[in-house]
This record gives sequence, structure tokens and C-alpha cells, in this order.
Amino acid sequence: MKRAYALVDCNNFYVSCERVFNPKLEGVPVVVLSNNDGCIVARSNEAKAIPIPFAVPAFQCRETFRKHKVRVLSSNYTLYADMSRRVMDTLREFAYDMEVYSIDEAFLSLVGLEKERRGEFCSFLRKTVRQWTGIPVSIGIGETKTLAKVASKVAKKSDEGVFDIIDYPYADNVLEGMDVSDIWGVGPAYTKFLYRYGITTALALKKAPEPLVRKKMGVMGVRTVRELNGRSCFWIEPPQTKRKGILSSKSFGRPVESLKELNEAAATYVTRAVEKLRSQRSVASVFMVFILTNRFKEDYYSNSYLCRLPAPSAYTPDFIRAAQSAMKRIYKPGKKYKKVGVFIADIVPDDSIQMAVFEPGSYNTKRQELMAVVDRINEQWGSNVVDYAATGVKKGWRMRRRMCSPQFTTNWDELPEAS
DNA sequence: TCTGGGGTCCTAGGACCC
DNA sequence: TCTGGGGTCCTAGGACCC
Repeated sequence: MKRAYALVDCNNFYVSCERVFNPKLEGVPVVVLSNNDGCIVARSNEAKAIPIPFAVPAFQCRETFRKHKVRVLSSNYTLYADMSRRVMDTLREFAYDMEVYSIDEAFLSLVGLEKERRGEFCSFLRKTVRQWTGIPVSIGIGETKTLAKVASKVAKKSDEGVFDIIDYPYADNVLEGMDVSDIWGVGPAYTKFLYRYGITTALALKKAPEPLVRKKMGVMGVRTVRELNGRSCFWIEPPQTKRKGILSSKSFGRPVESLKELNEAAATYVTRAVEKLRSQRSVASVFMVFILTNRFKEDYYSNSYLCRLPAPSAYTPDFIRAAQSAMKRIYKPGKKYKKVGVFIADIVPDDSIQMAVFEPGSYNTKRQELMAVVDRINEQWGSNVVDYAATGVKKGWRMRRRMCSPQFTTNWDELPEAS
């Protein structure tokens, strides 16, 4: 039986989430900004039509926003994560095999379905997701994941919202009309290289000589080319429960100069990262602390320090202490810092450290229990109900979110009101 | 004034071993 | 004159994704 994959892709996801709870946003141009109200990360179709480009800094578009009465929103990831869960739960009800690929995309296996059934099934999914969650989706169907991605781009522009490229007689025309940079796995660097060799369309990449691709794009490139030719190299992946690295960092709402505030921010991000570490039942003994000034300005400065704990741990105070002594080493006075971050590598499961639990300073049972209590309280009563003094009180450096919508679905105090 | 955050995988090169 | 070679592991960096 022929393989078939569907890619379900939410349309303008963040904008669609906002519209579910604020109908006034329907039919007008809407954009959603990244953290710290920095760049444009989502646009409604009306905003795309103006046109407003993707990923540009918001301050560069101020004039366009004003002229076209664009509704500008800060991102509300709590809301988007919850809406994503609803969409994925809906798909899971009907999927035979499924992979949540990102916050707004999922791959489904359609193996065993005939062509007409595939289309019917996907139209049904599309209608059901819309009814149950309010989120519009497009669905592309292909023999490989890469081709399903291609098909979803076509689906997005069609009225039906579903496009099946398997056995489609004009499939090569579709590929010919698609820029090579639109292919999954082809980013800016590879696009530049491919253009140099005259490979500018998806069809040209499909026919590109394998040795050349192998040499310049590695095995991933070869796999992409094979997938364009209908040979599967990527399959439905089981859910990834354990991260290999945990990064927590954010830009400041304003430049920060004092060591005190940098320490607070570092403690805040360490706390978040170690929380994530515990939530996946892991420990670590190595992590990196880094600081950066504004990279778009002269005098750019960045530095980092690798902290080593005496033993693998997920005890937050251990990490905070180490982070602050690291900060002392990398801090240079007189700089305007833009960002602090923490990266935990070297992650191992927490059941692999039993040998060390009786040594002093280790992640022993008592400390594990204390952390478990803190996590439970924060989960039940809201994060940061129990917090560490080192994370600061004023937190004047916190990121900007000037135009954020309420936590409609996850906070009792902010439920939408019907009138 | 204002330029995101959080991940993955692959590869080349060096260290080290026999 | 002649100065091994192959394997493994680790790391940093670069590419990609959303």
C-alpha cells in the first residue's frame, strides 16, 4: 500500500487564536509581534496583502500600521499553547498515526486510504477542527513529508483548503512554479548555493545531481531531494519527551547596566530552565550563562561561562549560586546589556544518579522533595507563587508586552465575557 | 527609543588510542 | 631518502525548523 502523509497547518495561527476570542479582529489587518514586541511573527491575510513582510522589526512598520489601521498585538504564548493543544487533541481523535511537528503543524499518516477517501477525510478534519476550536487549517497530502509540505502551500491558496499532490498529473508544474527556498530543509544558505548552480525551482532541485547535493548540503540535502522524488526518508516520529538541551533567555525591555539586575535576570532564567529540567525528570551538571549587548550597535560585546556543578542536580539554588559566580566573571561594567540567557546541556535522566545521593551537597532526597513541593504549588496556584529572592522584586528589566490579549483560556480571572 | 525564543541534526577537525 | 593509519570520541560551529 502506498504511503501517504497529510500536513495539517493552522492558517496564520497566532492571529487566528486572537480572532477566536476577539471577533472585531475579523476582516481587518492584524499582526502579532515576537517577544519584547520586537518582530512581526504572524500576519492575517489582510496584513499580508498590504503587504507587510514577515519577520521585520515592528518599529520599521510603524508608518504602515498607522496608514492601514493595522491591529498590532503582543504575543500571548500561554493562549497559543493552549489553543494548539486543543487543535492537536481534535486531530488525535481521528488520526491513526500522528506527529505534532510544531505549535501549529501536525503530520498524519494516511496509509491505506484511497485517493477519494484521503480528500474526504482531510476535508472532514478541516471542518471539525474549525468547529471544535475555531481555528482554520489547510491540509496538504503527499507521498512524503516534504511533498505534503509542498501540497500544503497549494492548499493554503485554494478555496477547498485541502490539496492532494499524489498522482496529481501536473505535480511537476506545481514544483516548477515553486521557488527552491520554499522547500522544507532549504534555508538561506542553501538557497544561495543552489541559485549559483541555476537550481532555482523545486522542480530543478528534484532533478539535481545527487553528488553535488551530497557535497554541499550533506545527507539532509540528499534526503530532501529523494523526498521530492517520492522516496520517503522522514517518517512519523514518536513524541519527544526529553529535550537534549534547555535554553532560557530573553531580551530586556530596556538596556540593563548593573550587575545586580543581570544577576536577577540570570536567576530568573535559571529558575525557568531548571523547572523544565525537573518536569522532564532529568538532571544536569553543566550549563552555560551568557550575556549580550545589542548586536545592531557598535561596541557589541558578548561573553559566556560554562558552569560545572560538583554532581548532576536539578536543585534550583545550586544553579542560581553557580550562575551568579559566572556572571561576576563575564560582566563588564559600562556596557548596555540587551539579553541574558542560560543553556543547560549534558542532560541525563534523574534515575541515573542514585549512587551519589548520600554525598554532601548532592541532589539528595530532601532536596528533591523540596523542589517537588515548589513545583506543585506553582503548578496549582500559578507560576512564581513560590519564587527565589535572587530573581529580584521589581524586575524592571522584564520584557515589553504592551498590547497583550488576556489569558482567555487558562486564567479564571480573564475568561472572555459574553454580553 | 525600538531588531524573538527555543529547538534539532550534521559535519569537520582535533585529541587520543592502539 | 624515509616521518602510519585507522578508529572513536568530543566539541564547536553551521545549517535548518517553527
